[in-house]
Amino acid sequence: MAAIPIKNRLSPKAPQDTPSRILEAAERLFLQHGFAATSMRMITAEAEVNLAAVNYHFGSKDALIEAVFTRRLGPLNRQRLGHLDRLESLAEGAPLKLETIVEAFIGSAFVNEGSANDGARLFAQLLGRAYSEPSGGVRDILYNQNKEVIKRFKAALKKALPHLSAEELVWRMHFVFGSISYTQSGTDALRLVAKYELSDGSYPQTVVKRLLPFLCAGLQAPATMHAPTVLAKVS
Amino acid sequence: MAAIPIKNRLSPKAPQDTPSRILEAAERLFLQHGFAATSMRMITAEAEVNLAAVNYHFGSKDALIEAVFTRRLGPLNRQRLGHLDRLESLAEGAPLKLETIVEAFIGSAFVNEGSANDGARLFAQLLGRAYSEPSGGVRDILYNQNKEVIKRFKAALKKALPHLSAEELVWRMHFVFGSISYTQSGTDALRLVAKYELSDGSYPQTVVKRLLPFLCAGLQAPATMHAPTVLAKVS
DNA sequence: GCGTAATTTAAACGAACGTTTGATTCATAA
DNA sequence: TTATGAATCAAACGTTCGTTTAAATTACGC
Repeated sequence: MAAIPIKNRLSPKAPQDTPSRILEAAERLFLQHGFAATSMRMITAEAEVNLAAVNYHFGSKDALIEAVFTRRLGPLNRQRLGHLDRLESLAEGAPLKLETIVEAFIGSAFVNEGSANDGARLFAQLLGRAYSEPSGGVRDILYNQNKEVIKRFKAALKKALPHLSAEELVWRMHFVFGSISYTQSGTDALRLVAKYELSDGSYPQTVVKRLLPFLCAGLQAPATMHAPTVLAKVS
Repeated sequence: MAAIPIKNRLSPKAPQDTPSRILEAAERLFLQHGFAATSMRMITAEAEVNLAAVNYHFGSKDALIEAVFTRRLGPLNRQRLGHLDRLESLAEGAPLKLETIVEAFIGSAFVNEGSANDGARLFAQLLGRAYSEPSGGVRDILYNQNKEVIKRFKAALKKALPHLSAEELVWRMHFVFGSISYTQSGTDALRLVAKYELSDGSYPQTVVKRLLPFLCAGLQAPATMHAPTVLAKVS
């Protein structure tokens, strides 16, 4: 009666130890309500643990937010860099095809390794949400965890898009992140535009298939630009 | 000594009557900290009015949030529809050039009428922020105020991009909104990617000039798609 | 100038916030 | 079995939240 704790047999939603349950509950709630609007009491109730458990295991609410990200960001970025490594070693120095680069980036963002559980997809949405958070803390965490990946993909894109200046490339990566993050942060806005529900289930594959040509075409747009005319002339 | 109130001569930051000062203070603070993290005491302190003034003039914090948007969204969307009307009557039934449509949309979003004050630019950033708010209230406000404009631009785009199915078009508009909203919500993320500061001042024109070819090229990408291969094969 | 309505003010309301405490329960090794 | 450190628990901490109140002040038609 002491070897195997009775706690292990609980509701299927409740996974394992207290810290993990807190992390998963927090992930869900942060996504639904944002960081500021999610209280400790909401988190501990959802995780079915004591109110004091968060402070005991993580120290503070801010530390919990950071832990939610670091838990998933490491594997995700290792996966992204792994894809890029393999692709570049296969190409043997030649520039990679643009579509391949973008697919390695957004593919990793939308369908994570071992995609059996949907935790990865939830986290992808949360990532999209976090990038538009005003609070500096969250952004700093994301920046530090992502800067290496961004550097690598920027270098790969630079080789694949030699007609773009460094400044233009930065802008376009910015636009790409925008589309990805906005799409990740939920299909609610999309449902507002469309009348019909999306046929889910195959959601990650669908969205990657839709995003890829849009982003590649945008990235490949001509570099030079004529000045905007319409707004100045009309009215 | 009773005709002209002495209050009119105040700091240049403080504009006119109490409700307006509250609206502008709230706009600034919501942008900086988000909606949930901005308290009534922060707002009333920034506006230099009494704490009870928000509830007296607007009723509640939620009503204030709504008022912040409705004050600017009406003129902005009237401006967008006006541009589109003029363009379509000029074209006399023929499909508009894609670039023209997109420019009318994002141009209005970034440089507002009477752009002397930067209130419009602040609001554009706040709009981008609001689109990624989890709370349903803000999204509903934006949806109701924007659905007419979206419908009109969707129709115009449909004519300009006949090779896209209705579903594809919805997806691509979604991606476009993502890039716009992400770009609107601040250049902070962009500064993280780039090392250098952007030469500001001409910011709205610059960003429109950069965004336009990216979005147009993305929208014009071929409709049909081949299945993603890399992620399935590698690893 | 007076009276009435509109506005501003200081103070307080109950509720919820993040966090801390001290006792209690649990797992595990001696 | 007992001693020990980890974990959980109920309860309370002080603070801040959005909102309300009632009195004081202001604006303005008469």
